[in-house]
Amino acid sequence: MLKIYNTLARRKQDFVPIEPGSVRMYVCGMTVYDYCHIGHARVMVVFDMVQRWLRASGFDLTYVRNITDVDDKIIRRAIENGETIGELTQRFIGYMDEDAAALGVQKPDREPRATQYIGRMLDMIRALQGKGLAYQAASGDINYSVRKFPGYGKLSGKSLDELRAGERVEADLSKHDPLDFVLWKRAKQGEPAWPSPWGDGRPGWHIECSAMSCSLLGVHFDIHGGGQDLQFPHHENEIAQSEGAHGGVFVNYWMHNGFVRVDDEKMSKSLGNFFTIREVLKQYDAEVVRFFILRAHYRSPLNYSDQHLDDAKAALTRLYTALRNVPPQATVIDWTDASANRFKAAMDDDFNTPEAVAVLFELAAETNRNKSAQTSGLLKTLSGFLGLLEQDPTEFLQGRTSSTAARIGSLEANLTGGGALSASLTTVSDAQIDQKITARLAAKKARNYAEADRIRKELLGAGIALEDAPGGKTTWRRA
RNA sequence: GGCGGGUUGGCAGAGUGGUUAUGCAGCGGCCUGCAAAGCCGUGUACGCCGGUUCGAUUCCGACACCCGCCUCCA
Repeated sequence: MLKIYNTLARRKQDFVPIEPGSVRMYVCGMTVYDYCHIGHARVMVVFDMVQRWLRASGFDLTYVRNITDVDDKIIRRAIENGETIGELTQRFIGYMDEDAAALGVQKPDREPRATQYIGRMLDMIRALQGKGLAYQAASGDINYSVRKFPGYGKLSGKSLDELRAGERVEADLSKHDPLDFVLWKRAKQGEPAWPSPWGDGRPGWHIECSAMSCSLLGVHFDIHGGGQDLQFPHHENEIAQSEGAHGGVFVNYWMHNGFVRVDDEKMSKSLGNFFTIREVLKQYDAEVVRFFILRAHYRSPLNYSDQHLDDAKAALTRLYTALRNVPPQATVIDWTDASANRFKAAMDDDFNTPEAVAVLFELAAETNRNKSAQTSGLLKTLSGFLGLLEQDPTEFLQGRTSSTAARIGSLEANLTGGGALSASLTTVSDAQIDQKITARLAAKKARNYAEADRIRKELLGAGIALEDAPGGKTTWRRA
């Protein structure tokens, strides 16, 4: 039985499969005006993992992850660049898709863009106005009246009065309540605008997600996810809008992933402590990044540093080494098998990927011991549910796919300077390595160990580690 | 100030009312010409103080410190 921690309920409770066979999940995606950073990578990877496990568990999932392609930042950035918002967002959607693909993130079933659902947003705003939950302010904006919605604050555990007490922003006097948020913004000169009953304008951010989710998943659905920072006010406002307009319970399970931190602070643009995905992929294999994200629980904070990535790489190398040494057999999972069962129990327990990963390491150790292609096959198949160990082991170990940068076509055009890895890749060619290995084997055969060790040391200096396998064969990997 | 989360061995990171998480690093051994990889063994870890209990890192309370949200943010 799959259990999911629900932010709204604040306790683990049994996941009662809603209308067996069908689960609808909506995740707040990116606002596309810049490159995605590691924080974005975490959302994509975490919900990709959730998506994979739900499907593997037999649910008929519809997974929607939206794209915000109109908002203040996009408009500002487009003006700075002297281009249309369409040109800007199209470009960064392309980059996002490349980053996601590199990280092994499968495409959601639907990726709606806000600008395609303006009509639906207007319908909702009209409905809210009809119920007295929205009003037109003196500024011309249409605002949501939070005091008129009884459940406001239930997701974030905040009360309107407490929020008001802590209000840090200058009050907009045209609002009935400082916490009222905008549903429809009156267009300013030169801004992109759509016609509406209240004049030309554009949607507020929150109404976008309410409109897209109900259009594609219905007015009530099962799982809504996103980063922790969206809990308030974004998700709170979505509840107010969707329940306000349609009644009933908007979403059954709210899932929020923890932040990526740098030096114990949230990674964010304002702090300037962010690393873009493509930056990191110059130095680390994308699967190392994915592994790094999945080895922590999705709700825990995740500290980012080179040291942690190095650690993740070493750990993943251990798994791949087992796979390389014992080629896996194609396996159909027997869920009564002790390891498979432990893996499943971990995943069913609110997606406890660290525990699931621990099972993988136990299987790797067992594979190393019993040399069984079946054990190895189980390791590979279970890893597949997490989107891990998807590469050829030798290719991974020899770093042929390490520079995921090579797979990102636009990368080199946008970033200058080669990473350490690509530098070493060009230093020693495979042919040169093979040549050295042959020379070393000859030296070994002649019992010229000094020369053999010299060659090994020389290669190690170039980042190539030699390993003498039993049977007189020598393999290599990038250290 | 309000609300929420956290504090686990050198580092990372799960978990549990009494029994090995797991990975990296370290130490000892096996293997190896020597290494590497692998295998075997190896660490009185659970912020502080009280309480409940036969027994608490694990439940309850207080305290300290850290982080997040309350403004756009994954």
